[in-house]
Amino acid sequence: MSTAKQKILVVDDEPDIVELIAYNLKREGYQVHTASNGQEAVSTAKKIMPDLIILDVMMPKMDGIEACRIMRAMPEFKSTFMVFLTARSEEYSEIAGFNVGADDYIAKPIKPRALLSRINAILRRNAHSEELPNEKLEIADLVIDREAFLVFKDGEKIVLAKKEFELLYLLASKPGKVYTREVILKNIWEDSVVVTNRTIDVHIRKLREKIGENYVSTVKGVGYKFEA
Amino acid sequence: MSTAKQKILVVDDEPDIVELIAYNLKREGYQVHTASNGQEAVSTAKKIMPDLIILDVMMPKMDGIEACRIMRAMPEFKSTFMVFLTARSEEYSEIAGFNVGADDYIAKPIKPRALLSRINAILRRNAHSEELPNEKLEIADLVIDREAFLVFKDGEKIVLAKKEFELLYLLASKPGKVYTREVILKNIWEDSVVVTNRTIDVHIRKLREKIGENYVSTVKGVGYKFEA
DNA sequence: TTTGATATTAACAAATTATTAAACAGCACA
DNA sequence: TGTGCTGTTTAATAATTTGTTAATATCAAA
Repeated sequence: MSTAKQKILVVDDEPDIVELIAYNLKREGYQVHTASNGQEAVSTAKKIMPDLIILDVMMPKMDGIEACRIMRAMPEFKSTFMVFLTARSEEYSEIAGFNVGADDYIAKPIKPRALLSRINAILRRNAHSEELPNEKLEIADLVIDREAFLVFKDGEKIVLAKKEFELLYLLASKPGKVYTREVILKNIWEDSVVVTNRTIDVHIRKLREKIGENYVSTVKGVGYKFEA
Repeated sequence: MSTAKQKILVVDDEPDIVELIAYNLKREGYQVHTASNGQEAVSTAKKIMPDLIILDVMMPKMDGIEACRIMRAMPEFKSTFMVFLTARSEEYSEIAGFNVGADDYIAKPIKPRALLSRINAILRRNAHSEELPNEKLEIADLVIDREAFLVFKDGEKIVLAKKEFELLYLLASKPGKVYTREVILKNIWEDSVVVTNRTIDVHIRKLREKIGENYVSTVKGVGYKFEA
């Protein structure tokens, strides 16, 4: 197992609960981050890339279910664990019905012992895969290594800027699929940031400049796609 | 996210509210249609078959509840989502008491963020096909891949322009069914855009030019249909 | 044959993306 | 605290594709 502390993002609008959970998780040796609503959760998660996210269901601005859905739709959170915090009154089945890709549910009121054993179990399950060779995306003659933030084109290293990388990673995560500008914006930019549509073009151009012209193709009026 | 725009019909007699909602939904990537009373709502809905209908409760001619009842009674709207717009003064429970088959309620005054998160949640619940292995339409010797925005004719790739593709996709989504010009316009063009009838002919022609003459047939005086 | 359609074509208009250069922001480092 | 990077965004313009119109030809049914 890697010695790096595993990161957990705790999201709840009640500071007391956040603190309670954070305290216990830290004592257990995890690196804990917090957010107080769904929006914040999404933007923080993008930054720190936690191994696990604990989401309260009911929150202002954006509830946990919505936040979960949004993140699940982003390729980089494909394998991030997400756990819901539910008040007793909210039936599990009801939540589960949203079918949003949660990995577990934890009932309030929080019982620290139970919480820890649950979290430990989930992350241990995961710990094995940490040992596995670094998840790389190999496609056409490119190797896209998210962990190292590098791209190799038949063995030759290509250094991309962050946005360029994210763009490539997104498109390449489902080759052939056309990504609209809207979707691209939602995935790569913070919700709050508003940028011109032209901004995407420019990044596409720089990306093409670096990796070559034969990977990203334009579908006029629709968007861009990865296509070898 | 599936690239097929989901269709939403917004029904309210106050143009300002319709505009506010339509603006926000469009920005979010939905295809928006409007109507200003229940009667109009029912007839428009039949034409465009929206994925979701937002109905104001209080309207002239036919109120939202009545419209909802009527549509729910029609088999083709069995699984269409319907959401009511209610003024604060109207108690939810009161509305709910009508038990008419609504999926949600949204309170006025409209708060764009809340509205969007609600609508997104409802529609995404439905569209978990996103994760599924790319939904293709296979018909006759054509494969119509909406995600890649491509058509294959016995293995050979055919690139269509956006409108051509939409046209083919619409017709092929229900082979044999005749689509009137009116319905085609409502489905493929924005509500606001008005184009000549001849415009459709031209697109049909270009489509036939690219995929061949044996797929789209004309029903004179009525419209077009897909027929192998 | 007349009439009310649709088909066809080419010219034109509109919309979208590409390209370039320059402004701007953040950061590491002297 | 400035200075020079790197990376990001904007803005302006060019290039290209796509969409629309209009005019004419053709067709099919009454």
